[in-house]
Amino acid sequence: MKQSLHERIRSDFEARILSGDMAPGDRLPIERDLEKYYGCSRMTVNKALSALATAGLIDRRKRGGTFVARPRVHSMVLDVPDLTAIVRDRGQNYRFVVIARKVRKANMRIASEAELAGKGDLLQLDGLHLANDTPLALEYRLISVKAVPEIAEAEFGDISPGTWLLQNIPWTEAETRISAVSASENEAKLLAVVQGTACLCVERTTWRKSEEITHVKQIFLGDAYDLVARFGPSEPARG
Amino acid sequence: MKQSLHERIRSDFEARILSGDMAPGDRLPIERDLEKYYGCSRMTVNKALSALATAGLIDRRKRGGTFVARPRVHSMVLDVPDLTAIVRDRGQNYRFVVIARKVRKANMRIASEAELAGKGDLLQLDGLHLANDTPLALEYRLISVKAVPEIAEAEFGDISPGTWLLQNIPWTEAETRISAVSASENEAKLLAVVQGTACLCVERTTWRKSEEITHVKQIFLGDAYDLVARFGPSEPARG
DNA sequence: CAGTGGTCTAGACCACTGA
DNA sequence: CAGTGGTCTAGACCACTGA
Repeated sequence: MKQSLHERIRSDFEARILSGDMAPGDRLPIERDLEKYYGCSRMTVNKALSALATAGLIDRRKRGGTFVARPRVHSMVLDVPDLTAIVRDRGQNYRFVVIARKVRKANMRIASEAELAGKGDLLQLDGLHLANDTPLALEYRLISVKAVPEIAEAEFGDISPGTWLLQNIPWTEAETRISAVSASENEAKLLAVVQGTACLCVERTTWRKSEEITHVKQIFLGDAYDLVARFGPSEPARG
Repeated sequence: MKQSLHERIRSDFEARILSGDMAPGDRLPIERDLEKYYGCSRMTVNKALSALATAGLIDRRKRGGTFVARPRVHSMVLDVPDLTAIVRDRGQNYRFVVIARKVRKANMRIASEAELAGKGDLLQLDGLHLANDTPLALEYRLISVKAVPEIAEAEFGDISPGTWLLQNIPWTEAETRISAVSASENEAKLLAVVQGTACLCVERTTWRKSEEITHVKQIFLGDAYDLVARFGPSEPARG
């Protein structure tokens, strides 16, 4: 596979920066010099350096020039589990058992419920994720009926509500909070473990253009599931 | 602030895709039509659409055309804690106490150690992160001396080894694994909690160009620390 | 005020791939 | 083989900002 010229220029500098040959703060040549060096037009140089700037490897300032960036804030890409897909990838049978399903008004004294549904209805949908009929995670979900009217007719069992939403509702923003909790008496019973077992708690709120769609709290068995995140600074966060 | 034309084209389609006006699989006009529509050159259209493709919102195929992408794999950006910075942002005093620091050979029977250091030396650096002298997290770290010879002279206390590495060593890839564990007897003692308390376990391996730099395992108090990830599909994963 | 990057043009040829 | 995106050119003017 032939490499294009802007890719070559990009990878030249990427290699020098990552190897430490060029250190943070070091100045890169100006575009007009690089265009002579590579024997190409300035647009080609610009495309290469713009990509490096987007990737966070360099900082560019008008009049000031181009510099190797300070090591990045460490953000990384987290592959959030699509439980249905993951369980099936393992070759196991996935099943979702609904524990509670009811449409009700938001409890206005609970800030998160009030924010999600306002004066409209919300669908409460609690359930258990099973892999080969063994409990994997417990889920408490609230969905804004106004934002997702189609949810009323949806059936779960083969797929989880999360997977259903993913496949049907475009979303623009999400916030995930991860912590560790001890299983309560009731949670322990549902998950078939002893009370107090360390579990991973994942809470996520999802928006579509500032309208809140859903809020979910999932309790995973600590040893049954690991969240894995991978990161390489040169690749944007896409799958 | 004036918006450039390629930004406008980009945000036009971004809005239509995110609002659901254009659904996954829908075809976008070809570049030569868009250039007429916007009254600009093809390069400008191309810059806008290339950015959308990099962001994962559209798929482009030669001869085939440009299409709205299927909803993304849900990956999100995780802000990995730089403990030193986070504790200070809270207005608390950060301190790192070294529990063990020794240079030794890798135990070749432990795969992760063998991979990290091979036949070279590794620095074992265990310690406790304190906020206002209260334990926050316990850390077990191994560093390849060959990859980071400067580590030998580094002093910790005001900053954590993780922060030191971040500020001094460029890295290209990292893998993070998050799970829930119960504090062991020794861990509980160091963290000043009762044995069995649910803790968040973060394990991370960091590479620079396929050379492994460091492996760390951190045990956080479950209620003392939450990992938060945010995601908006239009912004690449940079901070 | 001058050096630098940001953007844009109006073309061109090529590479891929699906009809 | 023809339609589409990928890349590239050789310019141009502008916006910002630091010397």
